[in-house]
Amino acid sequence: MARKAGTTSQDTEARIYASALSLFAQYGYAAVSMRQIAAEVGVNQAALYHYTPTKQDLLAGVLTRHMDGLIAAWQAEDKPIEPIAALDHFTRFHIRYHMPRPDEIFVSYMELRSLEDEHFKAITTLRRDYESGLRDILKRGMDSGAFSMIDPALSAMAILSMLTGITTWYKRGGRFSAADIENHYSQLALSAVGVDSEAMRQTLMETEQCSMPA
Amino acid sequence: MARKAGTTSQDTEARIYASALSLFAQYGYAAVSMRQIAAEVGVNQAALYHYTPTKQDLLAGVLTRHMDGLIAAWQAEDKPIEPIAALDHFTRFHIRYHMPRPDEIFVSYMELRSLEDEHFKAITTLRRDYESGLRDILKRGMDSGAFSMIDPALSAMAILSMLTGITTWYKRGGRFSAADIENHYSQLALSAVGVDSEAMRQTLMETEQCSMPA
DNA sequence: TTTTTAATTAAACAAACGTTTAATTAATTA
DNA sequence: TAATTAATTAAACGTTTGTTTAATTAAAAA
Repeated sequence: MARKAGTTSQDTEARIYASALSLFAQYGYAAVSMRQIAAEVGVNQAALYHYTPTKQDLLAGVLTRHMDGLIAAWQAEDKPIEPIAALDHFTRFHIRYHMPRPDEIFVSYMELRSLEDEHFKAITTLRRDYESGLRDILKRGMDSGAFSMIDPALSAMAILSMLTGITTWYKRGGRFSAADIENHYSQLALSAVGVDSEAMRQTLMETEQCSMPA
Repeated sequence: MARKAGTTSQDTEARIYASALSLFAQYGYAAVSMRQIAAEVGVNQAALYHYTPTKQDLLAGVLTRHMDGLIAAWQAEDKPIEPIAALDHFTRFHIRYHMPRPDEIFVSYMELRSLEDEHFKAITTLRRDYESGLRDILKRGMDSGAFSMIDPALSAMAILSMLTGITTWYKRGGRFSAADIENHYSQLALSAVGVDSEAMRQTLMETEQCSMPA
């Protein structure tokens, strides 16, 4: 049959990916049926197969879009060189990008196992690329003497776990605003790599954003 | 028909829970069929229903057993009073209990959403009980002046994310032993709440376990 | 030894699954 | 305007799903 009056194929595709993301996040990939996705989009189940060859490819598409968006956003950032400012900046960027996207994060972490081999490798590589950004900052901080830690790769994973964990407990409208979270976690991350409050204050005062509350 | 020669019902039950845990962790609750679990245990699918009324109850059983074990182990611990030693002890306990149980952790975090309301509430309450142990340590440290942080509840969640995240990247036989991880994360947690290396060394030297590598 | 109980099975249930086929028509192109 | 293309559908495919039923027999109790 034909396109529904007043809609374009791009619209439909966007709505399919949005519904798939939200349903996968809520119930899990395996628990969501193609019929369920189609119902939420408002099309017949067969219409989905005009946009994706299989359910598996739909999941891979959801994850790829998320990682591509994250990496593109990170590359577009203007990055400080000085390690303390750089870690502060990474922390704030990560939080600012992830907090409005809890579904993406949840699906990205929970449904990696649902990906078949090739897709799995591709997504894992993209993630490692992103994570190496933080690792490099920590290494630079060690070299310059600004940071002190036992192992930069390990501290990088610890900080990423901390940051990504925010979406597991944060509730909008609770005690903390998004800006609060940014400030608190920036300080937590800097503390974790051995930067004391005095050094934080001194370095971060020089940059445009004052990240330290009283 | 009858019990298989040489097996007891308790054996079978234990094997059912073990198989369910491992399969849920690998493929996710929704993706695993009762037939799959039965096949791994080596019984007919109908036999499972002698041990659990539904698949949903089987999942709830897996999660409840994990939380009960964790809380019982924590209650059995001899806990230091002094805040720095207490945080060091909590960190090491958490890592030591969780690292050998990656499947439990993964299922506990990923399949909460697969629980229906009543089971969900029960597990969430158990988890909050456990987490309050850390929160209390951080509050005591704030009161005594040993720790410095913006908000103890927030730092508690950050530290727990960091610790629980270990199972997402740790590989046995890699660069770090379990003892290395304990040492590094104990230092990370103490740093994150504003304890400097000097105070760590002084306090922890007095306790039996020296947690600071050179 | 006989009786009872509890663990197990084979077979079947309706429902839901991912995907395919063939027909249909709105929008686009010529 | 006529021909073509692309988006959509209803219906059906064979499989697999969680669960139930009724029959069966090893182990425990009498």
